[in-house]
Amino acid sequence: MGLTRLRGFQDLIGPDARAASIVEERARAVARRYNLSEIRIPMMERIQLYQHSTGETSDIVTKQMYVVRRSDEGAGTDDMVLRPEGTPSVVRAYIEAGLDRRDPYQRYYYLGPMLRYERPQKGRYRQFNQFGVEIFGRADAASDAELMIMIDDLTHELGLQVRFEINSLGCDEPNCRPAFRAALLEFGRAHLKELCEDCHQRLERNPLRILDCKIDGDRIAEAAPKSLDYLCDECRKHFDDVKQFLSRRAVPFVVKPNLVRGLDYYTRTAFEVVSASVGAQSAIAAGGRYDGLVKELGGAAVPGTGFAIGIERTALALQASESKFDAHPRVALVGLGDQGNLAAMSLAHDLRERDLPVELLPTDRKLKAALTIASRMGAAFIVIIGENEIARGVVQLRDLRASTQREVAQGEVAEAIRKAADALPPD
RNA sequence: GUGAGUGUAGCUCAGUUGGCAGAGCACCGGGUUGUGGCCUCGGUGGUCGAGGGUUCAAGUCCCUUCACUCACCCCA
Repeated sequence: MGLTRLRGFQDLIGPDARAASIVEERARAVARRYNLSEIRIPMMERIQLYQHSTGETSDIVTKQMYVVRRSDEGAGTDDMVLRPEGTPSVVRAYIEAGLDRRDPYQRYYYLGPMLRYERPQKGRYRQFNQFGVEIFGRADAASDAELMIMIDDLTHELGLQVRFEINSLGCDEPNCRPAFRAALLEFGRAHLKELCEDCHQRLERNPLRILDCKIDGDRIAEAAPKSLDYLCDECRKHFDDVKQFLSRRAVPFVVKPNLVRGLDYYTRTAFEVVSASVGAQSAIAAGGRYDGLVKELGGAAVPGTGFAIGIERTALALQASESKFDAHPRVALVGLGDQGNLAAMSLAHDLRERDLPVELLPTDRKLKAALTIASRMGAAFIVIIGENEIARGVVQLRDLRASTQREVAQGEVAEAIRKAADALPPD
């Protein structure tokens, strides 16, 4: 085939699409229970938004952005970017609406596609969907913990086994994060020979990155200073409180001193949610606190905290699990002959008005073919209507699983299906 | 950006020292005039990823290239 999909982009079909939409539906339902309001943000933003928030030295900004340029323009500062993540847009929209000064306490969720240019692998795609939550105007540990408890609720509902990895990066005022940064810089300079090329470049601008050094990241991270050792009293209390909230709700977490996150804006709490069943890209969700971000982007000094869930990764975990999310029993409907077809179309409409999922089967083939299709698509019932039935005002209602069949008056079909469906064993 | 693996029917794959491109599943139809699954008989379906080379002869050997998958990295 000449016209194929772009590398790293995917078509979700059948069970794959279903798994993704189950995750999305459940996430929205949980968001409703947490009284979050939806925010819909643009697909494109100015490139500077990400440079100022995600970070000039982050992988996302340095090599993963899809930069869009109108065909009659040259390169320039007006370049636009297909959004690689949601948080910068939400913060920008929040400031642009004046909410940071007018009504700073806000709670949002968003859902939609993000684009990053990366080498594809299991659970990593160039276009993927994120469900994200951002809370503004809350500096307390409870708001951080509530986010994680929300994710815990969602993963429980989906029947997934996950583990939370948490850390605290400290704050900028008074100075536990800067002190940690300085210590890392000093450590990096002392061990320059053991660091890779990239780290040499990054060390001065963002020392946090040496913890992910390519040469021997684990060993370096082990020997390097830990952010937890530099926390000020308030940050330590904050982190202890977060842990206490999680423990009280029995959220399974472990403290990971090496967890730093790849984005620049995080302060204090940082976390990832890890699943064992989605391959090497095991983080299905991640987030943390970003108390300096609103101000950094030109708004008031408002604290914030949030997370994003990867829809496709979570869907992978869902499909690897035993969880079942079958829809209610579906109904197939087939008419025989011209009069039967006319009657079937009307009857299908009646049933659909009563909220039954109905599929009208092809009428240009034999009844046998209709039965085959009905059982293959997993329909619980098939309704057959032909000349004989029309003459007597009835239909044939066949239970495809039990292989039983009976005549039902045309006006009572919906009722009969509902009753029979209730009697079915759950899937 | 780096590394490894895989490309043959819609899917999963077999294909011997180079010698007529196959199987299972799926799909369509008959056996059954208006009744599915099981059985049975038949049928549709191929640029062997692409291009070049060696050879009487290439799915098979050589070169080039593309795609996919997984992993590193990074992240959701």
